[in-house]
Amino acid sequence: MGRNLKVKAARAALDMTQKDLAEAVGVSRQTINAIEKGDYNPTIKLCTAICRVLDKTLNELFWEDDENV
Amino acid sequence: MGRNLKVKAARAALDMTQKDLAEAVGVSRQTINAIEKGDYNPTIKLCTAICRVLDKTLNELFWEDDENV
DNA sequence: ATTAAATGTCAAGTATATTTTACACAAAAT
DNA sequence: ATTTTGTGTAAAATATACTTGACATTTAAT
Repeated sequence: MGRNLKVKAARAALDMTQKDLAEAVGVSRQTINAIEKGDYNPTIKLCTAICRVLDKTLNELFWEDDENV
Repeated sequence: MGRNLKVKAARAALDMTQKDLAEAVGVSRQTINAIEKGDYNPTIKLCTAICRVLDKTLNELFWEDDENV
């Protein structure tokens, strides 16, 4: 898994810090950092919460057309 | 969380059993059953794997426009 | 040059996703 | 009638998402 630049970009577009996003979705700042860093696997509930805050959809932030295969 | 009828329908459209889908994505049948039953919260990796097998996207199977708010 | 804010990372703990084994029930097949 | 296949569900164990607290580094501000 590579870094999730889409989340980072969407967050930046709203001028939110990792801490801001973390508080908005109710997780720790480290969790947001880990998601953007990309080396892990959040739950769909958290992904959906992030999407709602950042005004994006799951496909926009968490779908990759070319994952492998 | 309500039941996920979208996964159930997409699976039925391909004439796959819960067991078939479970094996295709590499989890237990109970996990698929629990997802369709809806009372829980899979990881995005598993959701993505299910989407790939069922030839759907995250938005199609796991996004709900009207969750709450 | 210093301070503060934002980010990256780590280790130990807690919460929960997922497995395994097992059993009950419904529907379809024989 | 009875066997088989698909589904719903539960309890105990394991894997892993997520937290907490802490520290280092970067970036922007003063």
